[in-house]
Amino acid sequence: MDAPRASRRPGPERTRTNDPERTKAELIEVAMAEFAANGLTGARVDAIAERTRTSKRMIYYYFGSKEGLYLAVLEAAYRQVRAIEAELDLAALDPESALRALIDQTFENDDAHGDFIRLVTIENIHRAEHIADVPSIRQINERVIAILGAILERGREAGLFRADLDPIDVHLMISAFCFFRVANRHTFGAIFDLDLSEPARRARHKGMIADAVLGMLRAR
Amino acid sequence: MDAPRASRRPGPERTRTNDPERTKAELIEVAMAEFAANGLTGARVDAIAERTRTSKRMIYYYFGSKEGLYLAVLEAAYRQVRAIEAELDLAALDPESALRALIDQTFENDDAHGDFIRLVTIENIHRAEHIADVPSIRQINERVIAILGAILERGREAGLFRADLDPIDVHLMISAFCFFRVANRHTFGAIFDLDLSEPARRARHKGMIADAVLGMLRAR
Amino acid sequence: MDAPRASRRPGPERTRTNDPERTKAELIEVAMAEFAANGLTGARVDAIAERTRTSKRMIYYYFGSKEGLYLAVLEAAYRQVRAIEAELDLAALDPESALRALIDQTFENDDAHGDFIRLVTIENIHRAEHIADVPSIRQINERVIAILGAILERGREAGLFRADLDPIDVHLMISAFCFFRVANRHTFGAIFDLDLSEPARRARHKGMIADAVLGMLRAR
Amino acid sequence: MDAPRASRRPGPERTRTNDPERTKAELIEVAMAEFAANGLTGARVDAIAERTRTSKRMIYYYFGSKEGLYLAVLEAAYRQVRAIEAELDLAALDPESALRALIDQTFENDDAHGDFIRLVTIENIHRAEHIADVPSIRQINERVIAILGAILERGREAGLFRADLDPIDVHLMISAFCFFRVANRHTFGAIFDLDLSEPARRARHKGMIADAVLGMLRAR
DNA sequence: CATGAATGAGGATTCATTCAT
DNA sequence: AATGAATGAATCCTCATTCAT
Repeated sequence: MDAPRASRRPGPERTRTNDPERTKAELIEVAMAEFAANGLTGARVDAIAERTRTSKRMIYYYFGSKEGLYLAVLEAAYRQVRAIEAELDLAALDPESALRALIDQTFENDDAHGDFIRLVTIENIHRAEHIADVPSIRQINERVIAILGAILERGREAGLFRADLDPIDVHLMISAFCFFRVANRHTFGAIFDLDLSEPARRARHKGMIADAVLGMLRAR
Repeated sequence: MDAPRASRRPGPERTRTNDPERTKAELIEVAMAEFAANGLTGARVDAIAERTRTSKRMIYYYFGSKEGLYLAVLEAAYRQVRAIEAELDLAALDPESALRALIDQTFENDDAHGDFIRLVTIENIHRAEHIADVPSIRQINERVIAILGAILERGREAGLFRADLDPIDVHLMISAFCFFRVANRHTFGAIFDLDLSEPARRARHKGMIADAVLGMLRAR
Repeated sequence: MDAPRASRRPGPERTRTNDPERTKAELIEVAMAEFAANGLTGARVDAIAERTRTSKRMIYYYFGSKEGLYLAVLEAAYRQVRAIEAELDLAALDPESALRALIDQTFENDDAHGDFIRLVTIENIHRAEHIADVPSIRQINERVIAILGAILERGREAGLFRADLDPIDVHLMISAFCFFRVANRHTFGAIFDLDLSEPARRARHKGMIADAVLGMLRAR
Repeated sequence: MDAPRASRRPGPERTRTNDPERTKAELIEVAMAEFAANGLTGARVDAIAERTRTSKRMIYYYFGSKEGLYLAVLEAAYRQVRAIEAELDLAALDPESALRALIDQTFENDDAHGDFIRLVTIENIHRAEHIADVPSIRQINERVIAILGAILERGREAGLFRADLDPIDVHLMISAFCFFRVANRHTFGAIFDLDLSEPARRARHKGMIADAVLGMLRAR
């Protein structure tokens, strides 16, 4: 719904910025919340514009279409996650500790970025049709695989880990748990009448996934 | 689309059935595919009606609204999953074998019911707002927890498993992996350029989740 | 611009017809005027709907799009022209009189159907992209060529007409004059400060085209 | 399109010219193609700017509005046609040859200036509302009428031509044929499944219009 | 039980144009 | 002389839903 012409609704003032980067950033930020909340189809261009200092028109000026904006949001979301993930020196740790640290980080990262998790979920509803257009996404994930591969290699050399596991498969297991906890918390919570974000349970879960992965790696 | 434009579309004949149950069942079947494919917001009432022997009007006649139809679809989807999961006598097996059998079944079940997985994903996008209205869902899950709880209890008594794990948490881990494999196969596949349903990988994954859960249960 | 919600603008009452043919016919009639007046791009869907007993929504219900409506208009326009052109018994006349009668009819037809002339002009601006989808158009024109061909044949046998002219080319000449007089009356009138529809000039023109065509046919 | 989205499009460099005449000329050239291709309503200011070394802003800077640019285009188009038509010494020829030469020139001129023909067509769609503002147009046409009038006069004095025909009407006939051939080639071609620009047919047509006009003038 | 016709309210997108420098 | 940023007002179109029989 568009604003009634005369009244000024509460929200950001509508002052001309003449600062394209700022305008774009603001649109992306607001759009990320809207897309994460309602999906690509459910998101409303009007709703996004309304919460912005700019107008709906600027979405088309800068992003060409609702889908273009969604793409920009997807990329921005990945960039944010990557920014946090950046620093972590695992080479100094023994393989088990390094793996625990990596799992810990994935767990915390997914837990902290609910919007990102929702966007990935939405992408899966759309069969990952858009993610191919966001090249940075592959980079960050390749980095994770490289790090994880190095840890597994060191562990294997030390006779601690099995040799027959692909780092991508191990990453799948870690991701699955950390992601599901956040992505499915609504249905899981409703079905079992519990809150997955409750601190005690959260702490237990963090231990579980580490134990499971290490348990799996030690097997055989 | 909506109109009487296309003269005669190939597809189901539009003949009067006079069999309400059959009409409803057909609507639910078609709607399940549409909702699973496009989400609750993305699904089109017109698209559903078009692929049916009946008209759009019948959706409102039988289900009252798009949301009513979605609810019926959710319930039907759960009923289908439950139908298959039904028989499985785990009491005769030792705890480890029983657990492996249960995991195996979850894995196969999720793998076989992509539409159901997608519907659950969609429910999470909508914060599980509708799942509460489908009582049968709790029942089936409570049953799984009861079965899993019994296995864990037996394993603990036999000194095989740790005692400090809630069956719901163990179920979470199993579900997470089996669900994620299917639900996130598009983004995961796109990012790592692989096909998660490829038989060799699929077999490996089934072994991994069993190893991981058992590894975790043995820990400490 | 859409109607202000509360006030009732003068125009057709908005009563539910439940008579699809009537509704469609009314839309086509109003749309023909709008398209002829403003072209395909210049025509406004809102403007069409406003002058109708129905709403804009029905345009999409029955014709799918603005372009679909335009197509229907094109077909209807041709049908109207054909309806009038129908009866004319030229076989009874000698070749010269028959040709004069045919020219007379084309002249009067084009003169009487300004909207049709404009629609054809518009089609040419759009490179006849839509006319291919209106099969009836070819039929009517083939009929004209058949009639004209028969006259030329009779004239040739009687030693009155040249033998080296294609009926399509003769038709082109007749059409060109009769069409141009109407289609270009605005620029021609503005440039030479005259009114091409003025009765005396109109009568002169009708004679001229007949004289010219017959003069051409007698040549050599 | 409107936006700074596409990084670097192939096409004219966007370098500051500091040569207003050149900038204006380039805008007019590109605009002529766009208006001729899509009509006044169908032409897009953005599309014009995009194909130019300058920006959209310059259109408003130099021409004030889309319509102002269109006017400039109309005038430029007429100037181009006039430039070619200029030299032709008909006084030295006998009346028939002179008339044939004049017809030949009109035929070739219209054939060579498709964009101009389309602009005139477009003007007629807009009821010649703008052509009045282009004074040079009347001049050029008055000159044609003067030349044609002189030929007819000479022919009449020589007892070759009828005396009862207004040069404007004769001009109408010549124009009608030469113009229609080009302006309506799309619909005519589509309806009769032929190409009006095909050389053999083209040559025939040129002969036909001369024969027809001379035939008409000899009549009585 | 069934249905073809009809629709209000919104939804994405586009257009020519102006502002501020 | 020139421009990048910004925009109000349309404009085409879609969606879930109801009416009348």
